[in-house]
Amino acid sequence: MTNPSTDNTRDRLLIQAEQLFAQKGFAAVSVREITAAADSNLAAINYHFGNKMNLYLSVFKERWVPRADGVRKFFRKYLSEKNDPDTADMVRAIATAFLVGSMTDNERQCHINLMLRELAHPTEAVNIVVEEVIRPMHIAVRELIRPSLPENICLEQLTLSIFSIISMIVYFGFAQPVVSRVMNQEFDPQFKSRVIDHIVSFAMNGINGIKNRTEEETV
Amino acid sequence: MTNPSTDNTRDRLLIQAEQLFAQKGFAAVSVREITAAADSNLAAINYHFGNKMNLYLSVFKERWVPRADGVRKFFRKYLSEKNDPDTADMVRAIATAFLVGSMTDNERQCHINLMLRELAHPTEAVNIVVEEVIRPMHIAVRELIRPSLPENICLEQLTLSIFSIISMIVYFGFAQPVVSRVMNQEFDPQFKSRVIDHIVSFAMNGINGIKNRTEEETV
DNA sequence: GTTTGTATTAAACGATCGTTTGAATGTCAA
DNA sequence: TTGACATTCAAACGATCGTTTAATACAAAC
Repeated sequence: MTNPSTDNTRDRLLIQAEQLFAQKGFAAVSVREITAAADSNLAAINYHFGNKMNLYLSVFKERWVPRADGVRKFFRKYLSEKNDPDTADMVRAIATAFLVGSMTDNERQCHINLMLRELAHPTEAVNIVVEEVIRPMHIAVRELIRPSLPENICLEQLTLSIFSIISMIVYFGFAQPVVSRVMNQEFDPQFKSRVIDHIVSFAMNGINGIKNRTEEETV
Repeated sequence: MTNPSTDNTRDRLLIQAEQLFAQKGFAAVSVREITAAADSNLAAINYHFGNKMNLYLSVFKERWVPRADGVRKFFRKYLSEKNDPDTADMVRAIATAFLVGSMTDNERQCHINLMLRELAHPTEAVNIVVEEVIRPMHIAVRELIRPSLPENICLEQLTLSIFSIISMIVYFGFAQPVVSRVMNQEFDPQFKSRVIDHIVSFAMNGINGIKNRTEEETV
């Protein structure tokens, strides 16, 4: 049996593999490096996962997707605590769920790096990323925001706005070292909170700007 | 002599290395793959660049930075053709320079991938990326936009806004396949033009939103 | 024609890669 | 205690890695 909750070696391999793959990329990490970090034998990966690529895919299936689910749960819980949440509440919920709640800084770095690496050089795992997380999230957010906008709102404009919001959140999560370096400002909790305020404000003004744009204008 | 304009092998190596490093990352590309793509001998990299890592750094120095300079030149030319350009003109200039002008789609993909790989897993090249391109560009854009804003504008808010604009532009350049896939929309020139319109509109509303925020509010 | 220096080539180097093997463990039911 | 099964282990496999070497090709200078 390979019950993940009891099989320590398998779990340790997944955990260490995720860290290393996220930091260095698939090719730059050796089986020996992973098994050493997981305090296991060299042959452990081939025994538990068949081969290195299958371990990589398992990282997405068993670590990446569940963490994305964690972000979604945090988002829903955050929203459920508001009475009649408006669009600003939703944007803040997304940004907070991703940049503060449900993940440590290290986990967030892992999560984003794995995703961006897949987008830059897709493997089989990109289908998991897009179909199991990105697309469902887009649809969910879009349908949450839509009721608060005019009925004849341009769907394309709305979807592009959601992409823009995501882009800001991902960028500020991903490029923290560069932001810190350019702004000469530590990424401490106070600053992070101001960044979230900025994202919410910036995005809200952006979304409000499309309120008056309708389908027929964009043809 | 190693005059780049006459030494064909050296140039071919740089060109092919950039493509491959951008696509797969440093570790995933072998010197045999690069030299084969450049129609040169296996030992050519070590002869012209010393070793593989030095070739990687040379790609940034001799290909990446010059292309970033090309974007800046396009940006300045675009602005110089406007009389008394406003902030919207500037945002459109940046977005157009990066997403349309001065680069082919392939070159843009290369450019962004190399940069994001460095941010995700920095090597010596990250200093080139940040100090020679990102920081100067931030300062230049900030000082161009500032005159059109209130004098007591919060500098942090303005810088965060610039990061947000950059994040949108980079994201739409980087994640084109995902955007296409999720929106079921080809990334043809018409759509690209609508994306730029969206970025300009979204960003302008975002920037205007900070106009009334001043230094003392953020303490 | 000879010399000098640059550029290219084929071949080989030791090191490390992912994977396989077969024996040695540990575990639990019969 | 025995047998069956899951897991771990050390050792080795062939393949590929980045790099080095020494011989060669080729041009311009004398």
